[in-house]
Amino acid sequence: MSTGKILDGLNESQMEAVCHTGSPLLILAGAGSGKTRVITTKIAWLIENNYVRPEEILAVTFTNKAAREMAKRASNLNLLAGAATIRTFHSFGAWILRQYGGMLGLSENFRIYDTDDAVTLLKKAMPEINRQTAKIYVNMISRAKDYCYTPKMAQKNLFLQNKKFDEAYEKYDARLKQTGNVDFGDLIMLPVMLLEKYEHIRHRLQMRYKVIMVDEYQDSNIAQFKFLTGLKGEQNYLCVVGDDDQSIYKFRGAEVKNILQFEENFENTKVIRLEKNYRSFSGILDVANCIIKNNSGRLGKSLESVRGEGKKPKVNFFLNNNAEVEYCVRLIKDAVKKGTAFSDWAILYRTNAQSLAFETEFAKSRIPYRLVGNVRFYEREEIKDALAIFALIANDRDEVAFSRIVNKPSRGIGAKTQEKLIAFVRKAVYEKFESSENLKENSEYGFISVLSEKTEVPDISKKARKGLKEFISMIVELRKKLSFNENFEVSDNNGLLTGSSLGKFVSFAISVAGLADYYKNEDNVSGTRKIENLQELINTASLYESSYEGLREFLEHVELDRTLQSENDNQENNAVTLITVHNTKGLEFNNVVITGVEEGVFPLDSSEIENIEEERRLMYVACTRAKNELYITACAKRFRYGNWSQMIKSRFIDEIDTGLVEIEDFSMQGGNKNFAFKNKVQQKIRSDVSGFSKIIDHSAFAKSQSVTYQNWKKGVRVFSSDRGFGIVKSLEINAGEIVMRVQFETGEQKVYMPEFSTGDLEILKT
DNA sequence: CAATTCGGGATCTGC
DNA sequence: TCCCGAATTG
Repeated sequence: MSTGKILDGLNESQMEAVCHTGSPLLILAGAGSGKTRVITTKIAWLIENNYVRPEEILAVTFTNKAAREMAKRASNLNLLAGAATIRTFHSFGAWILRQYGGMLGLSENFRIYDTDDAVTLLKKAMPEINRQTAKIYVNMISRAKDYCYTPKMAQKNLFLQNKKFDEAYEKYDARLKQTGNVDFGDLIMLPVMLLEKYEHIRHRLQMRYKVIMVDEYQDSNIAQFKFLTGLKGEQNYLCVVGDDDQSIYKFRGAEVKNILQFEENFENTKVIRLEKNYRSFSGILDVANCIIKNNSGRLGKSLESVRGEGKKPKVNFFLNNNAEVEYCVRLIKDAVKKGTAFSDWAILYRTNAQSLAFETEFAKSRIPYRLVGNVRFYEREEIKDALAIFALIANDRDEVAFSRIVNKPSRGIGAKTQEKLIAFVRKAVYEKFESSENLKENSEYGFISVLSEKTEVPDISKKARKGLKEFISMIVELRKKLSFNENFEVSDNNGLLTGSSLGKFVSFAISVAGLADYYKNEDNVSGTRKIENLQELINTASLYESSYEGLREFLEHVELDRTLQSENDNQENNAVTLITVHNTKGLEFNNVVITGVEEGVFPLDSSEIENIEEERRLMYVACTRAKNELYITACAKRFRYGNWSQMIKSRFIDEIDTGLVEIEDFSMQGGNKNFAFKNKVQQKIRSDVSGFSKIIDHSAFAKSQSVTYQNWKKGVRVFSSDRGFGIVKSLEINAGEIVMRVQFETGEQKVYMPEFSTGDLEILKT
């Protein structure tokens, strides 16, 4: 393969970006400007020109999908690219911790706790708080880790007013350490600490990765920035690619300032802009630009389509969300009749909850669909139960896994007994942990080993003792079987659960642990389909080698990449894509329908200017996914929370210049007139608050306080000509502004800023 | 300790 | 509406 060939067809700035070396490089790449092509070509080009060896290249992305895609495309350009490290930030962090984590007391088989596990752990560390509070704290903890704040530092920085939080963070982290596991935040923060603390680790990694490339840089957080500065030595070449208009992960700590200030952070930065859009017809880009220009603080760029005008995007209004779904069915069926493929179509929505209506209706209408990033799968009870068995097999100190599975199915070990056992084991581990020189040695020392060795187990009932004994020997047995890689014949699961390789072991374990029978029964009684889901898990496990190493890989896969593997295998299938807008990052489709473009859905949260701007960027991302046709839909009524809510079209629709889109209003039927223009209140609020930009106020992290403002306070009854009767649910100071939430009889909840406007709200006499 | 009932809150977005 | 946690009962 000649150099000329891989560079063929690149435009001038793309070429410049590919062939640049030396000083740090910032590529500002607009949507659809061929950024993945630039990165992959750059990888191939660097290899071909012997700038570095393939294994000296590190490319980090934000999603597994992007990493897979990048690896595939780079290898297509140059086979040697297969030796480059192309991973997500988190999986790269995990890789480092697998090697050096022992120095921080991690088990070498550490597991990555998800939010749910973290909440469970925090609740155990602080029994006095309820689950909801624990969730809030866990969220704050992960935010703190996004900034690399340890418990001690957090007290001095972000969260200083909240003593209870400081306590929570400290207790949580201590307890997490004792399990030998990590959470998502640790995957970045702990490597940063290793790099800062240990010269030899830093040196080794800097020598290894001569070239560091980062995709979607606009969504990096402070911890990731520190990670990069730790990896980048004097001699390393750093190249980041991003688009400030596509920053959509503020809620998990992304800092746009990373990209805005890149030039200041890295001396002699070269900036290259990619402003030619190869993806979309200009009619689509015009709509996107119209919306995004309402944001402030942009680096600014002019995206130019090379594809001509194309068909005018369409905006459709419907009576309700059923009509919206039906419209999509019709639209796609008609198009397919005319010769487009199902796979040309993507249905986008703001929240996962919206997918269900499409799933059912598509199934009914025989439209094949593919649900992308259905995170929920790995959050299902039966899946988490099964995984807990394997987590405990891999890491004996996994407290969360132990308590999850020890009494399921019931072994007579209830909450009280569990508490005693956990306290007992933790004490034993802690004592050994303290007295031992070698931390690593202790990673195998936990629940199963302590409870099988020690005889002075606390006073628990006979029944519990018996159940515990069975449980322990079951885990011990499973471990033995796995290490000898026995041929597992599942005796009594009626042949329902089958797999190969590690899948065999997984199905065996699920049966032996009693989960198969337990859930088979539940399926029969309640008509759930949990056995099916377990089978799906086994299918995924079947792709891994039947060994400890295979098990570890399997667990890491499900922890870091929550898309089902079997789903990926079907990617070539001719099916409509159902996907959240967040998940479309980096993807493109021929035809896109953005659904639910209504206030309260998209934008979902309009209580702060900052949130609106983030939502607007999200809308921009959504629009720019479309290559050929773009549809935007909104409904006058939407069924949610078990109620019909009255909706108002999104402000983003109003921001589109008339003339750029074709509007059809199907919401007029049934006397529901002018839904499209029914947003007086909204417009008023908007015009009143526009122009107020907000200073970032970190105290907003702390729980906002209840307040009153003039006659407005919690519990006041109101009437609005638009939405009828309502009640003020709360009044609080949110980042310096008074925010009032009103619940209307329509089921809709609205946010007002009473300092500026309360629309036509009337206060009713009691 | 397990099974049942009851009431209130929930769903953002995701590594 | 549905699901979960708390409370109540056996």
